[in-house]
Amino acid sequence: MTNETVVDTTLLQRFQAVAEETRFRVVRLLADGERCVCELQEELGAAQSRLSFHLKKLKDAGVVSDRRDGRWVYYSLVPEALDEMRAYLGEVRPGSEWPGTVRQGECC
Amino acid sequence: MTNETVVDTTLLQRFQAVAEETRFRVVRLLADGERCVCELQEELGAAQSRLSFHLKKLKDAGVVSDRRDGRWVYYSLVPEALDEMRAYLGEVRPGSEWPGTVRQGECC
DNA sequence: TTGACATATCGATATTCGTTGATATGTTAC
DNA sequence: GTAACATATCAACGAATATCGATATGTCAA
Repeated sequence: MTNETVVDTTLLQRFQAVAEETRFRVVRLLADGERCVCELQEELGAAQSRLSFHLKKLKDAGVVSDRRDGRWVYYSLVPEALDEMRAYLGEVRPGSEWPGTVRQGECC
Repeated sequence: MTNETVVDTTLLQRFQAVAEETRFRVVRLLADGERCVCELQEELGAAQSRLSFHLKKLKDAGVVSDRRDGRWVYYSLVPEALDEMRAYLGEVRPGSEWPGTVRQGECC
């Protein structure tokens, strides 16, 4: 209908999930392997309900997955999700320079 | 001072810059090569002041750079910034599985 | 089955972020 | 120099998001 480009909302949601400090740090920590919530709590110094809120955002975006083991819930990264994000940032690269196509003069 | 992990605020800022729909689409468009603001305006169907606001965010985060040519300002991606982001998402990967290290029982 | 613990959810509030319209700045053509 | 154009900035408002404290849910051990 409109002139506007279509957006991959799932991918955008993943970027939104990672682009917040607490969640950014969670992702970094999970890069070393899965952690239970209580471990993350300690390592981040974050209140329980706050961390739970952020883990939900990451999970909803498909960036992390969880598994319960008894009382504990362990979170880990979803490699495919991170691959997709890297692919997006990668498409976005060289060959992109248009070295000969710089238009002098007319534009709009 | 605290227990909290230190964060690369520059890198976080880059993720924040990309994690918004308008800016996400700008990055996608610039992947094909530089564009002047008026071209982006058309392609996105975005108001001038709005686009200018978002381009500033991207520029402050180091994700894009601009050059003026007469009346027009051309924006393009900064490959190194995208590389850094991909590196962050890449560190975050296999080997991360800890296949033998799943602790049954004790956690916290 | 009760109490302690780990985690999730919820409502209220606080904070951050994006949008809009108006105006300012800089550039070119007449 | 003045008008027209491209872009940037700003203040006011609204919308989206995060935080906090309280409470609910689920699991284990005694």
